[in-house]
Amino acid sequence: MDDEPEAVELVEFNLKQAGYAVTTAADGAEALKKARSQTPDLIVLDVMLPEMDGFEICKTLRLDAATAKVPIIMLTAKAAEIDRVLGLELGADDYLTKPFSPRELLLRVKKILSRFQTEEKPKEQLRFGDLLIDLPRHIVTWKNKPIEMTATEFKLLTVLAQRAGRVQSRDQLLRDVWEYDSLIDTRTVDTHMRRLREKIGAASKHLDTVRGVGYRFVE
Amino acid sequence: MDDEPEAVELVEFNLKQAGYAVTTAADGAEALKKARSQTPDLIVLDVMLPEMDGFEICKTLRLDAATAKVPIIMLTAKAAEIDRVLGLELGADDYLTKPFSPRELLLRVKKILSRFQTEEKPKEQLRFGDLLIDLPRHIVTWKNKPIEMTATEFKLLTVLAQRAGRVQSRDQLLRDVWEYDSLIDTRTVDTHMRRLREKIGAASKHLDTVRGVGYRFVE
DNA sequence: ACACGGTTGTCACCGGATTGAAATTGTGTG
DNA sequence: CACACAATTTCAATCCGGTGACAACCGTGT
Repeated sequence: MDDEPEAVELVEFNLKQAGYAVTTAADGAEALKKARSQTPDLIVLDVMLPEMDGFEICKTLRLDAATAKVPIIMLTAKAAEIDRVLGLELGADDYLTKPFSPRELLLRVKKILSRFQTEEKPKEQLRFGDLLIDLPRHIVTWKNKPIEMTATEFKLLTVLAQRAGRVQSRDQLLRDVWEYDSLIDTRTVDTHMRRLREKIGAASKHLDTVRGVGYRFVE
Repeated sequence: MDDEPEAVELVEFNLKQAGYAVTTAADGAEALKKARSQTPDLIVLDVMLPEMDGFEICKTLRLDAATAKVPIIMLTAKAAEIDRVLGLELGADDYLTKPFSPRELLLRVKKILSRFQTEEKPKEQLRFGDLLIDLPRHIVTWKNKPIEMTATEFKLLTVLAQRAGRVQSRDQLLRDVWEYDSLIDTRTVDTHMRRLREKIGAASKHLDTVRGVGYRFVE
């Protein structure tokens, strides 16, 4: 998606050479249409485009649920635009200032894709010593023996374990375990922590209380 | 981190000359250990190393959360290795083929660092010599040994450390540590400083009193 | 529809940790 | 030396998390 045909071809050739499937678009409208229908793994977007400029397209892509999470690399002519490009308003994932080498673009593409492949994919199993949390099966075992627990307790344990090491405030837990609303008393978290600790027995050594702050899962 | 002592020295000398703080390692194991404990801004890594080769080290660095995001420049003898070096499997950020000029290395270092510095994010860890403050984990360590402290003391230390070098008046501290109101006596800050100093022991050399003004964290 | 067992959110209470401030002692500075 | 300010000590008030009890709620099977 670029305004200079040769540049587009160059980029396309190099990415295909590297084994990626590439689709191109001649203008903003076409780009938006294709992005929405194909939901690509990554979008390379030039700021300078006929009709609709790259900033507009980026914003539009971010607003549409179908494309909101697709990483975007922006091609810009001016270094001064970098802040805006990476900022909250546009939220591109990376940028390149023109002129750039095809190798450089490839590097960025690889980096972004690997980041999203590793980070976006939530692990199916979490293991900490003898404690195993199986997300899809919704099962927790300690020394290979299953531990019965309620849905809320499972979610609480999971959220804590997924952020292992990081302290989670009661408010954060309410938001992430109970979802949004949080018209729930923050002390309720304590009660659930107690029940959770009771049930997982020895494994509760993983559940730290950080006084005045919140709770933390330690490995 | 290189296998030929003179080459290491040459690289070290040139980078230091350019104003960078440099740590070297004689072999892979040492490199991994230092990288993990110091989390440098950049790693220059030779492919040819005794014991563990540079590829292995690179992979290991990428797998450890503490070092996964540190940019790596690989030094390689063969141009044919470039693809592998920059590919997904290893994910180095740049490379140099030997022999290379010090000026060339400096150029790469500058380029990589400037690229990563623009992606400025609020620091999660503050390190001052042997003192490490880990914000998300809510943990303070001195020479890798954890220091117990209360939530208020942690906040006080954090605020001072984040404004390292600048004097903070008692009123400022009351505002930033205790939040808004501050119907609290300014003398109370003294008490908390005393408790903080007591707990962090030798690290209290970082906490200066500026008579008639306030307190200051010195590096 | 109804009763049942399990789950969930609140609450009140307790003991210990934390905290703020007053009183006292120490220290640097003009 | 006297003064102002900081360090230290001490202590009571408060805060905070763990706990047990309980009522509301929910899904299920009858």
